[in-house]
Amino acid sequence: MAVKEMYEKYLEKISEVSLFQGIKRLDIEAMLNCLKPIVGHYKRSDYIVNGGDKYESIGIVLKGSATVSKENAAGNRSVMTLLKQGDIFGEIVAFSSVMTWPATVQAQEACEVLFLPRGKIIGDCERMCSWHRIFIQNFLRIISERAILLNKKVEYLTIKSIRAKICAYLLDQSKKIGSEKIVLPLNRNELADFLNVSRPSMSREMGKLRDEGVIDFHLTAVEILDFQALKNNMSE
Amino acid sequence: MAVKEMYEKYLEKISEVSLFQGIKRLDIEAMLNCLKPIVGHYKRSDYIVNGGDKYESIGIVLKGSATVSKENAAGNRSVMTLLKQGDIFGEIVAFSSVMTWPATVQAQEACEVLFLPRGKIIGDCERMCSWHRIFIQNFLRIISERAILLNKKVEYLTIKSIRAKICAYLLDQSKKIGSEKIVLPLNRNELADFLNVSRPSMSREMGKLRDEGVIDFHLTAVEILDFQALKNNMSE
DNA sequence: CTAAGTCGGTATCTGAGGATACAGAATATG
DNA sequence: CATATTCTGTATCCTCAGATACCGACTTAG
Repeated sequence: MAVKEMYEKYLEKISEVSLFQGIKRLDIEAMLNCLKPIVGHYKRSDYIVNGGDKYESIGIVLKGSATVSKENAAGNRSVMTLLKQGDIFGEIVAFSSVMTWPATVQAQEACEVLFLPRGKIIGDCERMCSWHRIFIQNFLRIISERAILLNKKVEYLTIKSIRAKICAYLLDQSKKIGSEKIVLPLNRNELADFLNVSRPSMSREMGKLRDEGVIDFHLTAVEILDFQALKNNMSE
Repeated sequence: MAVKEMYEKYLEKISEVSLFQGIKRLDIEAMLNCLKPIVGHYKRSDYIVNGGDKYESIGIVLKGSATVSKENAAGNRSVMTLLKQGDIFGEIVAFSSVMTWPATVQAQEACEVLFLPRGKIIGDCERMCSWHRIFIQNFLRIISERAILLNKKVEYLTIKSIRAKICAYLLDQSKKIGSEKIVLPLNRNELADFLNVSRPSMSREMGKLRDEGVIDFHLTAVEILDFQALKNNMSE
């Protein structure tokens, strides 16, 4: 079967993408037949999509890595996310009325990218194939989680003082893993970036918290010594 | 028909909700039959849902208005959104793995709220009824647009200087309506809040921009005099 | 082993912006 | 029309956090 051959070599990778989670291999073949995706190959530094280009499909990184960047009206570009194998991009505008790519995606290493036409995702086929329901459910889950993440980010960014940001972040992390001993998933630079503050200022504040006996830390290992103090500091 | 009678008085309002956009009145009746929503009535100040409660349904405000608020670990609450008639809440967690309400919703005036069970939205019915496709499409659109909005908010919040925030905001507004004369949709307090800065500081900066001849303004009426200068200021 | 690069902690200096206060303009209320 | 209230612009003061620089600890490559 032509289709099978066409996508055969991608099947392995595709089946690992979260969008296809819970769908049987055989069904995925049927889906590809129905969705008619396109596979693109890119060299390092190639532009995969350009901000402002016509938007037609969501993208899935099958191999390699890429950066998502956006430039403001003044013309300086800033990297928003790093895409790795299995990551999806363009999914939040797929069902909006936005008709152009809101950001630029550029290959960081050689990439293979699968494009699914936006219109095909809901499915034209009258008989809503069984896999289609799972697929849509996955899609909704992914986009929801993205929104939740964004919400969280807005929360952190809205906090005024560096001290309060750190306290909020540490509390969240600690709650997430259920322990007062945390291993930060980010290094100082990345964390400072995430909280939108400068690294030295953050280090200074962390030092103060340590001096006050609220936390202790060495590199990415952080221990919360005084939960109450952390909570008190969150609000200021 | 029992169902028809049950929902009859809400039908008018429900059909105006964006989630049901493009679905015929008759189909909506069928949907309600299938979705089995619950209608709740609340007095002013009643809690509609409490943060931390078990999450089971998305909510739609049929009548009245309500506030969405969240409290941080320290215990102070901050209002995140104001819900009006036709607004939806809880939609971003509906398809995530989150099992509890992430925020508290409280009636600001007497409210009627429709709750749609999260599980019913994708639809169990094998024969994916025609309206169901449109419904899911609407749902995806709504959640996408929410994510886009959040993205935009993150962009503004990430900008460091007040001046750059103002410039970015004014440029966006101007682009949106396609004119250099803008009537701000927010008063000074609200705008300062939105940009996460203090009102006097914002006014000070706007004053400077006026002194420099970049903009002119009187209350909510703003005119951009020098687009180039605005763009230059965005990046700093 | 040396050299170069990265990462984290710390000190100094400076300025952007927050808090507060107040007055005049605009709007609402009787 | 008079009064009250909300909204906006502006000045003063002062703190928090950014920029920069430097050092020591590790890591990697040659």
